[in-house]
This record gives sequence, C-alpha cells and structure tokens, in this order.
Amino acid sequence: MINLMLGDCLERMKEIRDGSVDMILTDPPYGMSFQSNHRKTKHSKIKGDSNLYWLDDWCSELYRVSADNTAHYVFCSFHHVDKFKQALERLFKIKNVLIWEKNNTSMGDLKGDFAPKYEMIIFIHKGRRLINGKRDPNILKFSKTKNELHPTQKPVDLLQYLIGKFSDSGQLIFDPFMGSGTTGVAAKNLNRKFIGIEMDKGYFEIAKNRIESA
Amino acid sequence: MINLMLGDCLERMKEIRDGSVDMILTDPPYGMSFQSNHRKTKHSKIKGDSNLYWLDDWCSELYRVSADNTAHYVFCSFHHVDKFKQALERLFKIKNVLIWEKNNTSMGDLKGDFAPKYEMIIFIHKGRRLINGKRDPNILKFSKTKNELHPTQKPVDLLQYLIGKFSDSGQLIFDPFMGSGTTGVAAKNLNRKFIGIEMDKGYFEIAKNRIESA
DNA sequence: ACTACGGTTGAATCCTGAA
DNA sequence: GTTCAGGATTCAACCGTAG
Repeated sequence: MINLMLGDCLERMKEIRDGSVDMILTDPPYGMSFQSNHRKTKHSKIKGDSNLYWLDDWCSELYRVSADNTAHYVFCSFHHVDKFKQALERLFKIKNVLIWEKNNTSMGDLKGDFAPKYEMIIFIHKGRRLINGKRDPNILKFSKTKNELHPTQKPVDLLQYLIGKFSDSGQLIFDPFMGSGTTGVAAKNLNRKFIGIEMDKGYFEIAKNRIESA
Repeated sequence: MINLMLGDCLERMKEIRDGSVDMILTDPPYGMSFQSNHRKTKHSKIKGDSNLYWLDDWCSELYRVSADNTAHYVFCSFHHVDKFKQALERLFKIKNVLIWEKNNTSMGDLKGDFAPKYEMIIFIHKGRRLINGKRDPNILKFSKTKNELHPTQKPVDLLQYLIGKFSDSGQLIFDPFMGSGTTGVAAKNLNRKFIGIEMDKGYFEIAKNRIESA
C-alpha cells in the first residue's frame, strides 16, 4: 500500500487514523535559504519558515497517528536541534540523537569555524520498541547521493538501514515532508507500506515517479 | 601563570576581571540523576526541572570575563544540548556543535537504542575569532583516556587540539569545572596561562598535582 | 548630512571524493 | 598522483529608508 498526498502536511495528516503509523521517518524543512549563488545545480526554492511556529501542532499530530511501542526518526541540523528536541520531548521519549556522518563537508564559515560534516537525527520512542538485530553505534557513515533531485536528499541505503532497525516487514512508514520521495523508495524496497505528503507539486511528481519505478 | 581555586565557580568567578579570559574550555556537570526522575512525568513542568538552574547566571559570568573576539568550547551530552545551547545563545554566537567521536561506546539502553559513541562540544564566539591553520571537519576522532582519574575525563590531545585551533601562545584559558585538571595540563603543555575552579576537594588536589607535574 | 538598522546580493575559499 | 567539482553557508559590502 502506497498512499501519496499533495498538500500541507498539517492539514492532510488529519486524514490518517489514530495509531495507524508504525514509523515516522522524515526530514523537516529547517527554515534556511537554499538558493546559493555558487551552486551549479539550482533547486527550486523551498519555503523557509525560520520561526518553526508549526512545530508543536505537528508533533501532536505525529503522536496521534503513531501506534504504541514504535520508534521514529526526525532529521535535524544542529542549528535547530534545541527546538525540535523540546517539541518532540513534550510527547515522545527522546532516546538518542544519531549522527549521520557524510563523506563530504559543506561550506559555512571558512575562516572562523569547523566544517559541517554531519546531520543530526533525533531518535524517539512512543512507548518502547526493541531493536532488530545488533545494537550499532549512534554515528552512521553513509555517502551522500550523487546528482540529487532535491537539495536535502538522503541516501536510500541510510534510510533503509534506519527502517530495518526499528520496523518490521508489512508495517506502515510515514513521511510528512516527502520531498523527492526517498523514504518511499526505501520503504517499498523493504516491503513496508508507505504514506507520504508533499506540498510542492514539482517534488510531488518526482516522488510519485521515483516510488512507482522503485 | 597558573591559578587554581577551590570553591563554587559561580562565586569564585567574580574574582576574575572583565574581558581577561581568552578561551573558556570546560565540561559542566549534566545533572543526569535529576533527569531520570523527571522522565516519569510526561507533561513536565519546566520549573524545578533539573539542577541546571545555574545555567543563565553562569553564562552571564562567562560572557563578562571573556575578551572580545574569542572562541570557546562547552562539552555537553545530547540529553542537555538544548538547554546549554539556548543559555549560551542569549549572549554568545553559536558557531557549531562539534562531535567528539570516541573509540568505544558506552552502555545505555542495550535493547531499544543505538550505542552512544560521542560527546557534543558547543562551539561559540564572542565577537569573531579566526582559526589557526586549516579548517577541519566538525567530527573529531580522539581515543578515550585509559585509567581515568575522573568519570568524564577528556583526552589531553583532544583538549590541546581545541586550544591550539582558537587561541595563541601566552593567552589565558579558563575552566570553571576543572575536575581532574586535564584542561590545565593541556594549557600548560601549550604555554597558555590557566585559571581553574573546582568545588570538590579531592579532585582539586588531583588537579593541582597533575598540573604541577605536567 | 549622519548614523543606524534591515534586507538583499555577491564574493570568498577549502576539504573530500570521484574521475 | 592530479585535477576538478561541489557543498541545508557565512560574511561583508551595499543600498534604501527612517529618525
């Protein structure tokens, strides 16, 4: 079962039944500008809300739709980790903050700072979910995707790893900020069901095509 | 110049002159025991939440004693990164969150979680301080010290690396939570001046001996 | 005119991995 | 080896407006 919705996730999530989702795996917009004058490959502009006013309502809906005894992942940069952690913490149990170590660094302040080489992944439980297989360290090394369709596209193998560790075959994975649909591809590859929501029509079509042909 | 003080850093810091410190490098107590009690209540009141009530006053004093255009490091676990980031952010500029990747993992939840393999280091500026040498990634691999004198003892080579990157020979390093004195040893090895404060008399003596014989 | 402030624009510059 | 491209960017200069 694959269910893709075009629209604002705060609205469309209302259509999802209480306790029906076995894993949320998503990469919310951080509220940064993606338009760089130096990037060769330009992506369409993504709406940046740096005030993150929607966070609390969003977390409440996530809690409502998720089943008991499930584990979930929310990608996050260190710039906003405090706000995301506190919003999630009101309802979920913060289990860990995983570090996705990339194979490259990004730009940032070249003279007064260290070079960004990772993204954070807030790992939460509703109730208690046991790990599948062995317990791995909380630093995960995966190479970045080449020729990205979306500026923050995640590697499929990273998402498949995360899905495999804390969900079972046939369970339902949910991504409220679908982007180019990598979470859906990973879910389908592992025989999970999937619900994805995306507001941008261009990315929605890309996601639909990618997941169909996966 | 090495100046070691026995006492509560919130009190003893008052003796340090405005703008006299070139780098703060410290590992504050996290108050983990309070945290675990608090977890049982889901809709937690922030008031009386943990023993981090001293954070805001502490940050104000750090800001007062530090010179303009200086860089500083505060160690932190992911459990409390939100509170430390927000307290520091009121006055300092958050530049980065560094990841100290250890060579081993610690215990934690063996069945429902990933294994902790890192500590966070909040990296802040007062004004703007340029890097010494090249710009390195924000994931730092250093092996843990063996036969520790203190439960959260840091490797000397890690602290020397951090000191070397953002301070100069002859400048003053300050550690308000000195513990077993590793920051002082690193500072002395690199010909920096040092002020350290420690409340516990046992650790104070250990630190004094270690720094003297460094 | 003279700052002061806010928003926008464009230049800078470095490590890593892939070719 | 050697070259080359690119990266959830930051900083500073530059206007336009307001006081």
